[in-house]
Amino acid sequence: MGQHSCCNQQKVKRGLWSPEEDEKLIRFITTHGYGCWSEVPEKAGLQRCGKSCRLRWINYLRPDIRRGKFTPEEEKLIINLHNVVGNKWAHIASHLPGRTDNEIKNYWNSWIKKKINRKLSSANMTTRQSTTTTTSANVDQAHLDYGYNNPTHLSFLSQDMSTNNIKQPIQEPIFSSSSTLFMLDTSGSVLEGQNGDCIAQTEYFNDSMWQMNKNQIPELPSQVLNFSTNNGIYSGYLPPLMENLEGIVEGQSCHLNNEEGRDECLIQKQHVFNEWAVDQTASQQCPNYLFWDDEQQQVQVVGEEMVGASSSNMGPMLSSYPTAL
DNA sequence: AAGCTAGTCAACCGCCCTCGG
DNA sequence: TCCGAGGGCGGTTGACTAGCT
Repeated sequence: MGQHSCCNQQKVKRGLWSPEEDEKLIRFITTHGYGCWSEVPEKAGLQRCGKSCRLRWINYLRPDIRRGKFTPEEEKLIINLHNVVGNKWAHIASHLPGRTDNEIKNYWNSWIKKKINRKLSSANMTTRQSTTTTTSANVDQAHLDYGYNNPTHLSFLSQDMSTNNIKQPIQEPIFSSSSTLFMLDTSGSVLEGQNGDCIAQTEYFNDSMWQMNKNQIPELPSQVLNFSTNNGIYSGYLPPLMENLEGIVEGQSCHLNNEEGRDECLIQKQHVFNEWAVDQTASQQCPNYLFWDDEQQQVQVVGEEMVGASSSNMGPMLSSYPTAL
């Protein structure tokens, strides 16, 4: 096993930190700060490498650290964010004040194991009758399912969490349109699919835009559209007619207007984080999707003309968005 | 009480990126 | 442009612990 360049100059201590070491590090950081981590061990009188000091400080000693069990809200948020960004623990941690990427990663890995084991158990139960043994396919299926075994049932977002590889959808998308794919963070009530599953939360629907889905959505009461899901994320296909829409982002909302300037669609960004997330790779299969152009400060549709512009403070587009089309 | 197992979590490893010389 | 140092971060390991037999 190799060592870090910063850790091979002299003998460095490894393993658990003693209270004395913690005290030394705390005393040094609080009085001097940590301009250069590689200098911290020597100046603080520690026989550790700079990286080890940094890790100890960030993951354990810094004063704003928040310890203890994750609250249901935090758990929900982690699941939501993981659905969007995958194993970007630092990114996820940045949305949970006081939590570290390491803590979240550990939590998630425990959570995954539980979920996969549960799924495997049920998969084995069903395959036992068909004489199928526990195979990697079962594991894959468990992987596919576990992250989305939540009320939203957005199963067309299924993915292999360990690799972020795009997987084939395990059921048809709820909307048959092949037009714009988008994803954003919102929250709200419930949209039910044909089988009664909670697919997404919907508060407002534009009648014309969602006409084709009326058989799936019994009531389309209003003029604006507000997607959301129980887990705070909606992802799906926008209905057609996008080419004549313009978007205006106002704070937490994106208004998509038709040619007459009438609201066709209101997409609300209600909480959790500031990104719109769209899979860039999806453009090959779905050449017409919505994304936030950070440089242009505009809502863009790839493969079509620009849909809208805004001066909002929406965050950067995510280039990695785990989904399947 | 002892041994085993699964879960948790702190810490390390190694890769990658950025930046400055 | 190249190279090395430093730092960030995801993956992995292994010590510890609680619960079960």
